[in-house]
Amino acid sequence: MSEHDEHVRDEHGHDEIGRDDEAARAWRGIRTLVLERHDRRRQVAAALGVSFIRAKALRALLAGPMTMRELAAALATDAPYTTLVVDGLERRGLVARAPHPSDRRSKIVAVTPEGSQAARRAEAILNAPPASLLRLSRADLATLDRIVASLLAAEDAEDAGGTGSRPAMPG
Amino acid sequence: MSEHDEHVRDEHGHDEIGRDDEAARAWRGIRTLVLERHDRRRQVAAALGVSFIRAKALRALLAGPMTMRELAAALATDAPYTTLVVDGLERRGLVARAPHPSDRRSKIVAVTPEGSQAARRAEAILNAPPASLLRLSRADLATLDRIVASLLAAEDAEDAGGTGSRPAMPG
DNA sequence: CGCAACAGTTGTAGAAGCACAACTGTTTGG
DNA sequence: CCAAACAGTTGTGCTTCTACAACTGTTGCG
Repeated sequence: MSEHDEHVRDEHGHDEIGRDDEAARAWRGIRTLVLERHDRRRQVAAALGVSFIRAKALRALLAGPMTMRELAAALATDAPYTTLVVDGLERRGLVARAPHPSDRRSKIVAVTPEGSQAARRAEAILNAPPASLLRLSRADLATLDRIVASLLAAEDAEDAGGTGSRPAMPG
Repeated sequence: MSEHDEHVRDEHGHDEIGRDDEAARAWRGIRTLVLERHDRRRQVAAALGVSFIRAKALRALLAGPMTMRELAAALATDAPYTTLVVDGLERRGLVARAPHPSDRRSKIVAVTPEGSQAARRAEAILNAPPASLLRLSRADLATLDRIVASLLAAEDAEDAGGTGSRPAMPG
């Protein structure tokens, strides 16, 4: 927001030249990498033969069966649309609905063996690191890994007192 | 793809334990940060009052006026849809179409002052680094900045012999 | 000139995503 | 027991995104 924070805006006496610039540039670069250079949503949808949100649902279910409501939360959508999503997956034999053992209102959605395979294929496509990342020096790769992990950890700690539920899956 | 590359798969005698794992974890983390933790597409669309692709068009035009065809390429869409996108932006007074000085087939699309402001607002939202990034140590931030820049540079070098045109704007 | 290629527009169509109301069946708590 | 709350479904409607065909006007080239 500030216009000219080029120099020594600092309460601890350290030199803070360009700190915000560095952060902004790094963040912009990271966004470019993910959104511009390696956006694989179409690839995933094409590979699985389902819409991207269905692939996302499939991946969410890879961690284990869940109720429709939980799935809706995982997909950040509402219950009616979740029904449609699961309908499509069920029609293709990738998931199956089963009655909840102790609550007959609920249904448990679980991946079928084919669904599991499809989900893993999606994961493989999405999580395959770009070639540029694999070509990084050992030291840089380790450092990057450490820093990214620390960022995620810091954000997990941020919402202290929260419910503690934080999905670890990128969409 | 390989199942058990946990140990010493290496042609130079160095220890390569978990190198691929590290890369995969780092990449997954990066994707989580961008797509899961800090997906601001809705914010941008809401802030500007236009659909996200129109915000993207606006930002593309911030670099300078261009023809419809060039804009279509920048948005990775086709000409007819680009017409619709620009129609919407023009109706809101955010861009203006002008005749091409030397080719009467073409039209030059340029942001209006309001459009420029809106585009900058979008950039501000999208490029604002997450708090966790700003809280990184000075050394880590500098390192991250350097590594990210090197990744982008490596990818630019990857397509050697290409046209040299590589958009630097994340969508 | 005359024709192919081009830029942009219009029209059409469909998939995808998303939200809201209304409904059924089930559970829970007073 | 009974009303409220809940899980899931159905139906409806809208926006967005995308693709393709067809058309107008313009340009470039042989």
